[in-house]
Amino acid sequence: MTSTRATLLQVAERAGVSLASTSRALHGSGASPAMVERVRAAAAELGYSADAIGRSLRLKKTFQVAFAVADIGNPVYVEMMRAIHEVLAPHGYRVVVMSTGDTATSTTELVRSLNSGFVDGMIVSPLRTDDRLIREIQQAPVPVVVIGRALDDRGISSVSTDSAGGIGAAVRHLHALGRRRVGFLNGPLDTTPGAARQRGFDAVAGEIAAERVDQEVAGDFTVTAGLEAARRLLARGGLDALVAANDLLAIGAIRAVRELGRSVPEDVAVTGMDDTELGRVFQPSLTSVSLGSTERGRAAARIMLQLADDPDHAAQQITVGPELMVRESTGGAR
Amino acid sequence: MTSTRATLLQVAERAGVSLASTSRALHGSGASPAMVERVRAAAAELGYSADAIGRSLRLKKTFQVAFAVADIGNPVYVEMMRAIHEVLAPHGYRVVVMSTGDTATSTTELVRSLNSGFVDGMIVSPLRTDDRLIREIQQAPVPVVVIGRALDDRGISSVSTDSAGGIGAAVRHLHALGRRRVGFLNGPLDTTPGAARQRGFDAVAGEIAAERVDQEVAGDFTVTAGLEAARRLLARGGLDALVAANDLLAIGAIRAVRELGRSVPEDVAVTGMDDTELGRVFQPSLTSVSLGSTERGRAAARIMLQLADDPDHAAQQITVGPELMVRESTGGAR
DNA sequence: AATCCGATTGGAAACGTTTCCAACTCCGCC
DNA sequence: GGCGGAGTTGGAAACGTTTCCAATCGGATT
Repeated sequence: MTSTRATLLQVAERAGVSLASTSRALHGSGASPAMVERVRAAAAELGYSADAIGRSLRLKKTFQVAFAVADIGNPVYVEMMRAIHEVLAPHGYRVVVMSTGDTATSTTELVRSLNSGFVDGMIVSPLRTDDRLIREIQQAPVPVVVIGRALDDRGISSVSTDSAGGIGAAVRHLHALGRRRVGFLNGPLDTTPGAARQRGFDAVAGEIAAERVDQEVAGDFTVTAGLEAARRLLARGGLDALVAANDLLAIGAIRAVRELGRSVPEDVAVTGMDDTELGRVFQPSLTSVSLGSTERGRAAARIMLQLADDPDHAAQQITVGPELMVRESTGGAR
Repeated sequence: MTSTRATLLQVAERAGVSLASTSRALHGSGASPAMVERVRAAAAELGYSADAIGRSLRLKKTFQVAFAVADIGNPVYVEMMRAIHEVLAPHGYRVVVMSTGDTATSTTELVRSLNSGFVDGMIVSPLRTDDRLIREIQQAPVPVVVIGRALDDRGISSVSTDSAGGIGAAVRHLHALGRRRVGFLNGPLDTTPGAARQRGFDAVAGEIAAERVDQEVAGDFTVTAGLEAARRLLARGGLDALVAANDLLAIGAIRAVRELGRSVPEDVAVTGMDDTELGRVFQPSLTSVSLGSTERGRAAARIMLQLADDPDHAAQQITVGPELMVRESTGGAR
């Protein structure tokens, strides 16, 4: 705790050679085998390891990437973070976690902080977006990859998914099972995911032959909010299927169904979205639309690696298709 | 993306004053109001913001803290990370997430990497510990706070919990409910948590009046491993209570009970440990021993703040008491 | 035997910041 | 009117690294 770390200069002195040669021997190229041996020995004796800050200053590279989301505790983001870490760590990059807050303004603030140059890039999943945020991302001094909305037209790299289409897939699945009275349980409409899922539901609602369509908006994307909103929805009666905008809302919905003494999936089939571990182990296991969190995280990290290598590399947009995972909550696979 | 960031020297030139004065005007003290005004204006015009690397090099401070665990996806660690982030961020510290791997050796490696000075400290929760790791922690060039095992005697700061006592509390709770045939479902015994929980169970098993005591060890701390181990345990018959070493194992156990056509909690009461969100929303909601993940994360972060301020501050050990959260899976609060 | 070329080495600058120290100005006081 | 001191300012060094450039040293070729 107290001993001061050895510096490259000390290694050089110990080895009796110049600073330049020492650096070359340890990291660079163009040093003779004898020199390498000699310097290595000196470095080992002193327990030397290169200072990350000094190196960063000289190289203009931090070997750090920020991952910024509204809530680090959200299972979806956790999955992404794990995937991002798995891709970046082998390449020598560290991952810095940050919180965007839940407004577009606070997210903009965070993107602006990139100006202080503490990372080589940022992967961000904004909960809410506005023009100022878009502009800030475009002007950022380091590459930014957005997970969420596709921003093709603006020269911004993004990894998006078709959550609207995912809702469509869920509704069609229920329809195929013979469910004709379907309720939609969404989260806040002014969020990027909430808006997209609403579009998806509105589109598919017109396209299927349903006897009844209803919907309710939860205060946020949590189990508790889902429970409350589902109670309101079910109180209006007559539904045999519930489509929830994410797994947490779906679990709240299942609870609400059971409160009424009815069962899932027999009386009411329920679908979630995000395909979380939570939904997989829940009983009944949750039919859920996977938006490929892990895959999206990996894709974002790979784009980041390219951009970090070559900052002038063209922006890329990747779309990960949604995939319906059928499980017990709609009477599917046991 | 392309414009190069303004440097302090450029601000100085623009303002027509020296570098020293510019620095003082922006961050330090001892500058006249007129000077501050002038420099501020120039900085604003250039959109200047201080370079984190240059500043770090000079100040010998990175304003970063590492959080290292075996699996960032584990809900317990996620909770800790969130708590740590919440405490540190307001103080201007960034959180770098790292993976210890699951051996003592790989953890030692990670602690050793602190020598490159990329963080001001590390909060680590080792899955497995050995003497070399302990020594490495003691010799680390920056403060290290261990979450997990208490290491009072060695001058290492730690935040621990009495998970052994927590298992005891769970067993006594079941005993008080009249359950006399109790099975213990543990994770790998060579891990720090596995070993502690085993000690706890062995201690309490002798102390209660039980008709039958049995146990099984799962391959790891997951739902799947829990399911398999619980099947083996239940196959030997005759149990009316299962104590699991964490919530994931407990959920696997509930599944195993139901496979046999028996119900929780009527036929078999089940307890978990860690008090995760997962257990709270599961049905039946899980009686679980809270080890205060959030509280431990917060405590570790607070210790880190003190140590970062004053590296010679004495090591601290904090213990967070376990707390039994009674819910449906033992027939408790509905 | 003189020259050239490649391989290796060392000196020095540069990255962007903070802060020590000396110098300067201006004021009040003796 | 000179002197001391408080209040500001600028010059320069320092943090630890990498790399450009010039210099040196062999050995091989003419």
